[in-house]
Amino acid sequence: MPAVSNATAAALLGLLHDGPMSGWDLVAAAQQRIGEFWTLTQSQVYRELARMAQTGLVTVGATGSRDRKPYAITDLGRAAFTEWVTADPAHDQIRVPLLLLIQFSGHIPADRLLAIIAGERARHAERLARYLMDEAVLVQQPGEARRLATLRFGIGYEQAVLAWFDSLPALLQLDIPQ
Amino acid sequence: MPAVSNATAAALLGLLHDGPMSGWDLVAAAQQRIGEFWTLTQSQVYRELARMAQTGLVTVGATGSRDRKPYAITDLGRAAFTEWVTADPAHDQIRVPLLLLIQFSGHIPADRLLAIIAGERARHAERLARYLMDEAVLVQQPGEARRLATLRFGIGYEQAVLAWFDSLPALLQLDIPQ
DNA sequence: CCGCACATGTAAGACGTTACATGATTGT
DNA sequence: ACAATCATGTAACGTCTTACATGTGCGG
Repeated sequence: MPAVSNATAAALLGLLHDGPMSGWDLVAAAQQRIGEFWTLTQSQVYRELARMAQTGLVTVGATGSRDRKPYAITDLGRAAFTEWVTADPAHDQIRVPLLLLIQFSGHIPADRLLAIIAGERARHAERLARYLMDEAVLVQQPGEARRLATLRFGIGYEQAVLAWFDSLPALLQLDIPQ
Repeated sequence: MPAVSNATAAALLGLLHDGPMSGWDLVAAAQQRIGEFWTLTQSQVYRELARMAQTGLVTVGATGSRDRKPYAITDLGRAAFTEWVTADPAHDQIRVPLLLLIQFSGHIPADRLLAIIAGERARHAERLARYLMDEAVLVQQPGEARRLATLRFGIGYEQAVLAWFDSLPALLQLDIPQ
């Protein structure tokens, strides 16, 4: 049985459970449902769709207007999805360039380092604020528990990161200006 | 001036600030200093070293025993490193397959989902425990502030993740067995 | 003297991103 | 008519991973 080769393909199959969609639709749906924490580009989508059509995980319907090609998940696709989803999830992948920077901060002027840290902190604070606003909207909507769960993950992450940022100057014995 | 093309190359240059090392040494040093949060494989190391030797960021010394080739950072390399380190860091890259899974949890049997969640939670708890042990050792060593800072990031992250895990069953309205 | 750790590298492929090319249809 | 959006895809490239190939020298 052909297996789902990667998380991206699996995500597409997951979305297709809701009904046939074109590649374009899938990009939009992914952006809406998982875009906040899982990027997925057009190129990838069309590549994975072509691959999955070849291995029989999806079928292509009749071309509609504007060359629109609806893809539908097959029983094989559902089985492959179930298999992927049932297996142990892959390891988390977390790369924070700032950690690399800090590791070598001995070779960076202190003021520049502070500026970078401040900039990064601001970006995270901004993201947290956005998440919290999204959350306020989501909690009032029924049937959005799953999106709320992922959003809460993001919120927890950003809060942890911000707390870490605040502990940084003391840890690295940097003088906070003013 | 040739620039550092990616974070991996920059990391190698950072390590080479401490003195000439062979590719093998660099793999080991990276594992030791940044391995916890930034993977770096042999293939990458040799590729980047060859590239950087070509662009003059490092020089190859005389081949020693066992074909050992010491690489040393050049002034050009130091300049390129400074440039990289001074620029705004790239975006964080975070991919948590479990979030994808939860998004599509409607197509997963509840008991299986619970088992996966429990398994992931255990993995994170284990990692946190390991970090905390490492921390206990590190805080007593002088001059390890930078590694401690990155370790604290990991600790904060794992704690946030664990808290999130504990909030999950209620959020998804899963019945906790027993 | 033999096995293991040291040490270098190539090959192949999956994955991801950015940019480009092409055309259809809808709305104004 | 014309611009914006819909819709499909290709091309090119960079990164990362896994596996493989090859040989050296130290320690028991």
